[in-house]
Amino acid sequence: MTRNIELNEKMRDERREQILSHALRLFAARGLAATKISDIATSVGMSQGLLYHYFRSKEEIFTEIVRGAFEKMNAAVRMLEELPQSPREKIEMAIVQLLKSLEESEDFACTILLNAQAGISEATPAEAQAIIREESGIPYTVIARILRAGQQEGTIKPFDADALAMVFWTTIKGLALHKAVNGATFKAPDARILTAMFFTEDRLH
Amino acid sequence: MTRNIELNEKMRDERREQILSHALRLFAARGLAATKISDIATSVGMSQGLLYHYFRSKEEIFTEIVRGAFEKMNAAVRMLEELPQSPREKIEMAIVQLLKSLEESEDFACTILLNAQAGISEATPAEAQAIIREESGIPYTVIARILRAGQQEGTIKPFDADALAMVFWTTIKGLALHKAVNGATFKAPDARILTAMFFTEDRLH
DNA sequence: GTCTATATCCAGATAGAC
DNA sequence: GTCTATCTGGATATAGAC
Repeated sequence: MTRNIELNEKMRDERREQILSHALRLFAARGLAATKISDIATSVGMSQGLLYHYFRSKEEIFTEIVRGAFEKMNAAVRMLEELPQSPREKIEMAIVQLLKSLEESEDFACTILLNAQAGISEATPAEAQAIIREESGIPYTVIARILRAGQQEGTIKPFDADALAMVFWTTIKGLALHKAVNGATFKAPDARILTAMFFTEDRLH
Repeated sequence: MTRNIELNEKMRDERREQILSHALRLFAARGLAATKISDIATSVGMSQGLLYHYFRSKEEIFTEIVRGAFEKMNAAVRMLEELPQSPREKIEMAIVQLLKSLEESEDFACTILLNAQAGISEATPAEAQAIIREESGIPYTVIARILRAGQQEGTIKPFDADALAMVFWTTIKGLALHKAVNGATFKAPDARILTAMFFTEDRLH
């Protein structure tokens, strides 16, 4: 009995994930307002009406995606901070990993893009705006903290750490944007181009 | 007689510019689809119907803005290339100037953002897409050309020039994005953080 | 759970008076 | 040139059959 309920819930969750995944691509490619609920349904391969068995509204879908994106991103940067490596190595790892994800994962670029759009647009649903207000600062403060530790060490340049952290993330977002425009052609730049902004010496190792 | 016609046309053009200016802010803040024609009319302070005496459709307004943005941007980079300065100085000037514009001019950030959005979104009007297809590569190729000249000189790092040019522009776009989100709080980073990606030596002068 | 059909609403665009 | 009133289409969301 309980088995069946659990199984049903699992299948329901999987279906929801499937919808969210398709919606992510569409929202990233066209924005919230320009994406029709029928587009999402068609993309998933279900009828328009059926979507409403899984989500109350288009806004709810959008908000769920934003929520999930911040959860993952914030978990990742927190894990980065906990690592045993030196601050400088952490920054290097982060840049290398972000560039790799950007190049390899379609979803990753879409996610960054969607969050950027959501942060900008006044048309973003109120609940998503609340999430953004609370969560979007975390990656910046974590990276700034790591950079400051690196400055203590002498391996990170002595510019304002908040400014460096801002440049760190805006550069990644800018690249995500570029990938969104140039699609398949996109090739991530050499990580050393970016690390030069932060490291006191040029070499990677 | 001719006087009056000219005067009328001038007034008409000014009114059009006024509409475009208000529309730019709204499009940048909410995207094309989420911006209502009535929003633009209200912002300008005219009736909805009257807008249609100046533009055929919302898409036409959007396309005009995109056209103007590329004209200005491409004229600017071409002028930059013509300057008598050394490649390295040109890059430095460009970065300093772009950061300054970003910080001081609301319109500049909006324009960059709008073009980025327009480039991404499949919902962008066909005519605007055509402009983007033809014009958007120019700033990249011009900067790449300057960077290559600098590499000959030995003042620019020997990474792939196209990759460097991509990073150049994506960084600027990323910052424009950040300004759009953080609005009034935005403070441009120290130019030397960015020049470090390109210059073989660290110092500015 | 899934579909088709439909009610409802809202935004873009037009018409016509002043 | 400018407004108000209106037509029209299309998208969200719901209802109801299977």
